[in-house]
Amino acid sequence: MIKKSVRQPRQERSTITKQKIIDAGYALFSEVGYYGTNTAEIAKRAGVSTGIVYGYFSDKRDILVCVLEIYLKKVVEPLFKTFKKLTAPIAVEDIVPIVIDEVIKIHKTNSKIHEALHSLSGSDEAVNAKFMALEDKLTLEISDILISLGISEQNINEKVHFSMGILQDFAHEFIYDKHEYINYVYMRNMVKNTIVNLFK
Amino acid sequence: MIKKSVRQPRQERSTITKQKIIDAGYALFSEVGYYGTNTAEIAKRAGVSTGIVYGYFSDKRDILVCVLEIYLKKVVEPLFKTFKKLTAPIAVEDIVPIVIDEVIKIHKTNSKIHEALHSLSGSDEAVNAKFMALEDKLTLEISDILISLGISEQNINEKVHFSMGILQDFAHEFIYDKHEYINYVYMRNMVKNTIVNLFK
Amino acid sequence: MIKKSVRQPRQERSTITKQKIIDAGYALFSEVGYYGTNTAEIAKRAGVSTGIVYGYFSDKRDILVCVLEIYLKKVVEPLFKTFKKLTAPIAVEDIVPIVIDEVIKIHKTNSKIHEALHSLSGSDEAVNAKFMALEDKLTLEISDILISLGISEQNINEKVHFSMGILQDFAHEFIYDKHEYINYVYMRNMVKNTIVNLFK
Amino acid sequence: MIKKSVRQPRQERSTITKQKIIDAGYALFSEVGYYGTNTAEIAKRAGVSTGIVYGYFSDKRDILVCVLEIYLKKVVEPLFKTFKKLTAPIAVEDIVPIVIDEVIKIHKTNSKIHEALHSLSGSDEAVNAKFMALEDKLTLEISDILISLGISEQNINEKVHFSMGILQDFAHEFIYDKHEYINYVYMRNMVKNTIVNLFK
DNA sequence: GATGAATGAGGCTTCATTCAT
DNA sequence: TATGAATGAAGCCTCATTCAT
Repeated sequence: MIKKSVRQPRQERSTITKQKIIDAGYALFSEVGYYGTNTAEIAKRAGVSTGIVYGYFSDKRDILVCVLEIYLKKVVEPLFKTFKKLTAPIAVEDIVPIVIDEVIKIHKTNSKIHEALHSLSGSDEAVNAKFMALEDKLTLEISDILISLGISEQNINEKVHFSMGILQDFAHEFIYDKHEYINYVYMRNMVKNTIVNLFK
Repeated sequence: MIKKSVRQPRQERSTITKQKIIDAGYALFSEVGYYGTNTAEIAKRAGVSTGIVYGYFSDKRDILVCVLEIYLKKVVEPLFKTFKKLTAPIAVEDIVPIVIDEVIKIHKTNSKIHEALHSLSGSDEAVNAKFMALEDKLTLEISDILISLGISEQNINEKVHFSMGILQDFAHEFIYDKHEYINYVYMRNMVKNTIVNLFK
Repeated sequence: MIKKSVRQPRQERSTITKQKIIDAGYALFSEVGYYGTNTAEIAKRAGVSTGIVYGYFSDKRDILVCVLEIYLKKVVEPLFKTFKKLTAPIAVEDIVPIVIDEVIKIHKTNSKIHEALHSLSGSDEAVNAKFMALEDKLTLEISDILISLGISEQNINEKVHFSMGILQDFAHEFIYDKHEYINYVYMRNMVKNTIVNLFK
Repeated sequence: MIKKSVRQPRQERSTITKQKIIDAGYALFSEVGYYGTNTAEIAKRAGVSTGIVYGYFSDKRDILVCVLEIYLKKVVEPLFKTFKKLTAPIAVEDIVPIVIDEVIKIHKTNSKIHEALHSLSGSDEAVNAKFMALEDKLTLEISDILISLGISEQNINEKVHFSMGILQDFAHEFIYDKHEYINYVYMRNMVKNTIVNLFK
């Protein structure tokens, strides 16, 4: 049998179509998850035929991987931008609130797709690897930036990693405002102080 | 339309059969996730026929819900037991390490099923509600216990909730030992100190 | 993912259903060939649902293989029966006409399925192997029988194999009566004499 | 409905393009059969776009028919050339070996495409008709040649036809050398003697 | 003429669920 | 209760063919 090759966009139209499919996948995976989405629906939402989807992607999972990559960029880039704007000397007290806001903002825009994609980590090795790589990249590069800004490099990886976990948890909870018995303003302060203390 | 009613096990044998199905579901959902498991396989693993599964459960999702309940019990009970053993006056420095170990232990036994079930929170409202209820129960009851043990009740919910998030994150990372650049012993200490400081 | 296992018929009904599917496949492959048949059509012709087809066969090709095996039996058995009836001493002149008739009879009943199956030899290794095995079996076993009946064993394999080729060709042509310029009665005689001469 | 007319190549370039497509079809049908080949792959192999294929051919089957015609020429022409070289008086003993070699040579170059095309005879009437016509042409014209060379015309068609069958079978077996228990040198001699005897 | 993107019907297969026994 | 055969809707993907450029 003949192996099929995925189209490498040559025409302008190609690029647009591929993007439309990715966008549709992004939207649908966000809304109803990977298993709640079928390829016909993706095509329909993208305004294309079912067949052409397989002109650009080898299979449904391939769409997922593309969506994942888009998502990862949406997370990584604004965060790094925030850090790269900083100049020495820095005051941790001032930076942490900025980062908290940034993380919340990122979560606000992407929480649904994050859940949809992250939930596949357990069953899809490639997805898992990409999430791992994201964590690694964030931890190590932010650590580097902080060191270059004069923060002590003592166990910096652990501190950054730990902080990231806290921030993510908080952002998630904050935007869903899940528990009525939680005062999120107070909690935000708790998060801030905890992180600030780590880097003192 | 006549609604089919799901069997209420009255006999001993019935209860055993139902339990076997739940166990099989538990095992398979852990191993390959909800979408990677089909009902025929559950029946086979349970050593029963496919048909009888629908004698005990209204549908596949119903098995999921039962598995979820089992899981929740497995998480809640040992944790409460740990806390209920405590007697006033307590020294936070002594208790936190115990709780850390307990949470790690729970995670070790249940991490796969946790992932499998939790990943459905985004797409299944009932699952999501149960996870929420778990968090609520844990937060509020542990807060009560701590208050009864003499811990200041000032923002206790936030403190407990925040601590739980940290503990979960850490336990997850710890058992997977995911990142080579992380010194988990150091991190464990960081977790401990952070939590201890909250309650001082 | 869980691997699917093909049903091993346990109930009476099972065996019947499986047979119905094989029969339907046999009929359809005969009529419109393997590629002209789809699984839905097989199921319909068998009077069963599409799904159950995959309860008995791993895929469409698996049906083909079963049909092939049935076909091979239909060819081999009557031919061997014919030879096994013979008792020494034999007169080649008397036997060849009998065999010619037998081969024609077999062809008459099976020519369409033979074409359908044989045409896949070129693209399906398993099918090819089975046809090869058929040829081998026929050649070697018939040779043995003939030797036991007193025929000289000098180059018996080549003689039998060559004769079989001639017989097949002739039977095929004879039943289709393809060419008006051919006198098939005369040709039949030519075939007979040719074979008789080989074994003299 | 307006019927689309297939391009009639008038320009040199057109002819070349059409030929490239036929060649690609020829190659692919040989390698993976008609059903294992798709038009996109034919176009790719031919170095043209998928669309233009339908400028030269009405559909995929049309390519097949063209390939078939090429094939038939490749078979017929060298065989006739061989016969046309002969001059009276001829000695059958001398000619048969030459023809055997010629048929083997033709088979060697074309066996794969032969299988691929011939396997469609059963399901495609036009293909079947062309193969029939080939047989007719070969039988009748070779018969004529032989008569003109002084061979007795008694049942000449049957003799030629029968011989052709034998030759084809043998050539096929010979080039694949399929059965280890067959001495192909001996068999070749058997084929030769059988045919020679027919014409004596 | 030529390109290659796009179409969409149709094929194969899975699986939650029901039914006859 | 229990069995496991049966159902059929629905999902993924292919590919001959058409169309916009």
